[in-house]
Amino acid sequence: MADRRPTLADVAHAAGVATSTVSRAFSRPQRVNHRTRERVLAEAERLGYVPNPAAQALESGRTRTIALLVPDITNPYFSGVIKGAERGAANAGLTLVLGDTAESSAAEAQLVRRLERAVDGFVIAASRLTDDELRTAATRTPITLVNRATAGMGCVVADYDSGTHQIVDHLASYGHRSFVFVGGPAESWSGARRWQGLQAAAAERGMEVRRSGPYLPTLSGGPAAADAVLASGATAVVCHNDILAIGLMRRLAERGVSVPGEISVVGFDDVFGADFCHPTLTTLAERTEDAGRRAVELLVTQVPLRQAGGPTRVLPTQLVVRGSTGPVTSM
Amino acid sequence: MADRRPTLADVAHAAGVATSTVSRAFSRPQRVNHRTRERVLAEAERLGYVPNPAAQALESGRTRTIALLVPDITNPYFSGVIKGAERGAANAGLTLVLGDTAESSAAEAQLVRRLERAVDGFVIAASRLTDDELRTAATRTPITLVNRATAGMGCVVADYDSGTHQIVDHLASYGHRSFVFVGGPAESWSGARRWQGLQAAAAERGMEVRRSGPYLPTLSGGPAAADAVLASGATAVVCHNDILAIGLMRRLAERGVSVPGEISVVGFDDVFGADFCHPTLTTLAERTEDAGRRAVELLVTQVPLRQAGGPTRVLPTQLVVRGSTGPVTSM
DNA sequence: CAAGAAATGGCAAACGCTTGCCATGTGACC
DNA sequence: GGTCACATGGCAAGCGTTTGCCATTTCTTG
Repeated sequence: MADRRPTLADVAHAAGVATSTVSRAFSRPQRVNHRTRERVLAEAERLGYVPNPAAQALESGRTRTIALLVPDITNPYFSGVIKGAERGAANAGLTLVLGDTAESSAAEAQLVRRLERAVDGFVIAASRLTDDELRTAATRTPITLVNRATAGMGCVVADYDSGTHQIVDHLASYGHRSFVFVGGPAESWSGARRWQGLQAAAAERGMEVRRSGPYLPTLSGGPAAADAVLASGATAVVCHNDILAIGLMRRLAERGVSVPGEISVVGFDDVFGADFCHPTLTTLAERTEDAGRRAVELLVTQVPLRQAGGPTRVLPTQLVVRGSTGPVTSM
Repeated sequence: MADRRPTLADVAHAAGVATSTVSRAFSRPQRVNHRTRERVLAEAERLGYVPNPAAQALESGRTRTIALLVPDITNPYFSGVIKGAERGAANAGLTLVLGDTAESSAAEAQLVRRLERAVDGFVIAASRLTDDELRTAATRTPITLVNRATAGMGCVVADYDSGTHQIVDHLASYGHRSFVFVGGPAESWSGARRWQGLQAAAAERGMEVRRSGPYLPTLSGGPAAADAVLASGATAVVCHNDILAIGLMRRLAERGVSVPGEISVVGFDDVFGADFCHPTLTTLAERTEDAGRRAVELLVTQVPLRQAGGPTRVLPTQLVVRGSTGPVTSM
């Protein structure tokens, strides 16, 4: 068997040419005679030659690898981003390294340091780093961001302006005149954007909106949020994300409050589960898979050019109306 | 700023030693004088030296990277495996490359080929390859398997023997005398193990069990399965996995069949969502995160030794009883 | 105090590939 | 026929490490 893997030199020897010719046969097709190239490729195929990525990376400085950093791999919101990034990387012939930053900015910074020599660029989702930290890191290795806009860097964000309008319009159509925003973590960039959008949309509609929280963006954050909402007498709530919304609905059910009969509930993300919780959840869907893919594409365009900064891509959002919202009951 | 990254030679120069000494200061601490080592490390720190992984890999043949291959990144069952593997890799100071095989054996084989030069080993979850293909691949690069046992290779599997007994005991305790197994894909190794276990446990209990399917292991597989179950007149069903179970319950609800009133439903996996679907789902939980972590640990022990084969680790499972199961109603 | 062992550090050769530069061969053009 | 440009392929110098081997120094030991 292959006691030793064939190298460039083996192929060169077999084809009767120099290693440089073999190398160029692969990387610069037009730099070598058509017939020579054929021969080299045939030999390479016959020997089962596969280039050694480490050696390629050493000389060229390119690893053909990019890293994706997410705060929590198991959060279904990021599953889509991961899948999209994986797809995008595969399409571009790149290998994807996955890093979990455990929702910690320290872990995130450490991971960036540890990987920056090993990868050609980063896609960072929901980064916890400051704008300055990000920009500093970006001077060493290209970075694009998902769900976080930082001037001068490539970013892919969801269109919350439009999305929050959709939510507000939907609630208004059911006769709601006010609602409560159940907030997530204070540091969350997307949380801030959502709240801004909701305020603006509500203002346009002349609706009243209050904010509650912050709460944990998890199922366990639900009970506290639910109780606060009940105390407020709201007819509708918009939650920081679906998980929180589901936790909240569960608590409301325990307390005998009907959804959407007495309170309408809207979430964000359209995560796995939003269509089979009870009641099914009206939520603003983001194309997370697209976001991951686009972020990789954006990164790829940056890498060769080493251009400073990058454009921001805004991805559409869609309101998915399900069972958790309904008309106001004037009791 | 750092117009050029510091190399071993820079550190060696600054510390007044040879590059070999710097290298050893890092990799073979006892091979170098304590005081010299201190000095070297201090200089390295001061210069912000980070070793170039490509160069390390080139000479040593070790990339300090492992790959995790899963059939579908977005499947919540694998989220736990991914997280565990990521944790395990981080603990071992390894970088984790993630690959999605798109539930295709061809894609899986291709990914293995593409990555085998770039990683020190593979963890493959729910592999679609044949035993022979796996063993062949394992001769070139160490491999451990999750949820798939293949003789001569390191494997981490869930204890379905015990788990299926728990399920059957639970159903029996509610008075069920028979149940239907709603099967998933025919090629699924874990599906086969589950079915075997259920049959054995049912036989011990003197319970009758039939098999239905195969069905798609997705929400959309649920309706067909539900209708078949209804036609069978079963009082209890055990589904190939939670997603299928949830899809099935949804269909039952549409058809006005009460769960667990008329039919009890049990799933496998305890995926995200099993505790907030309606009714909440009784299911056999696997420690998927542990599985991922253990698989990496197993791989790590194999890598340096290059030992052929490896042990099989069996992880416990726990029945999580929720709302979808209940006593038989003798109508 | 001599002789051998251990500790320590340096030299230089890989590792497998890319790439700048040069040599040769070929055809085009005047 | 001579000059030039261009196409093609080879040479060899790295890229930043690791590591086998040797030289030197220091420590033991009898």
